[in-house]
Amino acid sequence: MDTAERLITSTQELLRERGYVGTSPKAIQQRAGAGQGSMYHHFTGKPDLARAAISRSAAELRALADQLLSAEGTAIDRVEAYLRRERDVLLGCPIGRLAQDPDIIASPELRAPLDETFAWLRGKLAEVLTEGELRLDPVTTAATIVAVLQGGYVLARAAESVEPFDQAVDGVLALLKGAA
Amino acid sequence: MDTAERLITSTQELLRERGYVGTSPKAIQQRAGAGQGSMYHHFTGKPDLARAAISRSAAELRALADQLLSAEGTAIDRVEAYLRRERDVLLGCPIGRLAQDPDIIASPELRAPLDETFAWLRGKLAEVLTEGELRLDPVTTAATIVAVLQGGYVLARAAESVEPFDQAVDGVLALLKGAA
DNA sequence: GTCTATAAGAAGATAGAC
DNA sequence: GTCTATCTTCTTATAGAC
Repeated sequence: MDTAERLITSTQELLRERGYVGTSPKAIQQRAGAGQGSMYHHFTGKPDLARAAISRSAAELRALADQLLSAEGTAIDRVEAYLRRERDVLLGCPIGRLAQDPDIIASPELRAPLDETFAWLRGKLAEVLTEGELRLDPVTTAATIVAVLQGGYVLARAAESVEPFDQAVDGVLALLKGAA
Repeated sequence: MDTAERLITSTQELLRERGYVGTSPKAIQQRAGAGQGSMYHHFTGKPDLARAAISRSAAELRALADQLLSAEGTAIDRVEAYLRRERDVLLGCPIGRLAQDPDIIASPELRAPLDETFAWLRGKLAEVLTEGELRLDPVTTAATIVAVLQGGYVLARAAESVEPFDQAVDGVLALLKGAA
């Protein structure tokens, strides 16, 4: 892996662990094993590097979701597979956690990948639900499902335990199966 | 309002707007119209002031929720009143947004109010659901409801629009009413 | 109680040598 | 491409006068 690549993956990790405001260029350089000159040669500055890292994380999240939601099985099966997929719950969502960052939200360039990722995910889930022919509005139900995941991360971090995340997922799945 | 009080409310505002990592003592002093000496006279430092501000915000959130969830009406009515209460959605939840802050989660003192608030809220909702005698597990359903709110905030901020929050709330209410 | 002075260290770069 | 030096501003206080 070359230096630019190591800088991007280090930034992805740090953004997830500490957010944008909490991540310094110095910390990125140290984790990537790169010097200052190196970082400023490949990227114009912290926002530029963050943009690359966030786009990368967004693409990864999308690929994973697409794989599970486009698989074989009933609509509910696929939604359940997505909700129950393995995650580092206590670390938080690499994309969702950035929505709390004031500097991310203030920058159209940095916020765009978040907006696009969640819009795509809600659309994809709405599609799956429509195929399932459930007696539910696909658009609002899709928003609910994504919100349960994002809120589950929040509750888990507050409790320093995966339990509330798992409970929230169990709860929404019971509701969905009841409506099926 | 005296100086200590103004320091606390200014810190509450800044924690909600910029999080703990993104809030400096200087910014707090300026918003409160207090000097450095004044702040360090009333509080030992930033963590001490944050503790006071977070406890205050937690108590306020609890009082508001308790009022709506303990009101007259069916279980679903009360849950709906709580979900649809007026909120500054785009600002985020004063408590939930702190769950993403690495320094908050790393400090048992600062994380405790978050943990206690969400534990209390889930318990209160589970109580309401139990009274409603719905065919749903009260504990997991309560976790789902709180998660929808917290996730709704995340989606709204990512989209810079209240729409996904409202959709997530509509979706979970439709599911709850379907199960009633 | 509040004010001003001082300070060590981090943040976020830029400049120029190699 | 990478390294070291330099720079300004911010952070998070402490010290002591008023």
